Amino acid sequence: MTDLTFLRESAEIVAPRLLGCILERRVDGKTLRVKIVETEAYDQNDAASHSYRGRTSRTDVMFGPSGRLYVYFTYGMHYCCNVVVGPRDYGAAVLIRAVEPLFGVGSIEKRRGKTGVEATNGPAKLCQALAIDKAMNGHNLHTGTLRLIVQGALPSSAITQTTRIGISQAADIPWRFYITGNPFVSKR
DNA sequence: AGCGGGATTTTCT
DNA sequence: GAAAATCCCGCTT
Repeated sequence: MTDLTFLRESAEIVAPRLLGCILERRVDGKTLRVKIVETEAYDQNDAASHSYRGRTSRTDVMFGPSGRLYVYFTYGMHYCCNVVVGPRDYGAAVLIRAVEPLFGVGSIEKRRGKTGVEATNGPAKLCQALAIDKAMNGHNLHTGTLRLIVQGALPSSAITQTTRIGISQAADIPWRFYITGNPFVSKR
């Protein structure tokens, strides 16, 4: 069991810290492994966050213990996934916006029907690539078919920090982080 | 390469 | 009833 206690820190601290970490997924008898290359922080005091309007059936997982997966459905057809962070009863999470496939690339591209960066360079794309849907909401990332494997923190010189994508509220807060120059980042 | 529109349904006002 | 932490396709430069 890997040590995920750092996930109790605030979202804006954890978001850059998750860059370079590994997600390992077991599905259809195969093991997939990807590297996180782009993240965004969401906090309950942040108007762009689903948790801003309080604890609801949808946001319940965000207010639970850190180290769980928060999966939401949007635009009538897409799933996006977050790592729940912060203390229990505090609604915060880090959106995984893009990943770089390391192992099981063929399986990932087949599930997506796309190849290369198009397979995983977006939050809904990577969920489809890793077969993540509502059934995975609340999943404990320490164990089971989807695990978070911590890697050493990247130097800040390797990370670009900028504003988040696709939001209208609090659009000026620079809580998007990505690995500078990585081709799987969703937008430059 | 960049823009515009359509898809499609959950969630909250 | 409107908006939504998006993606894909087709059309224009």
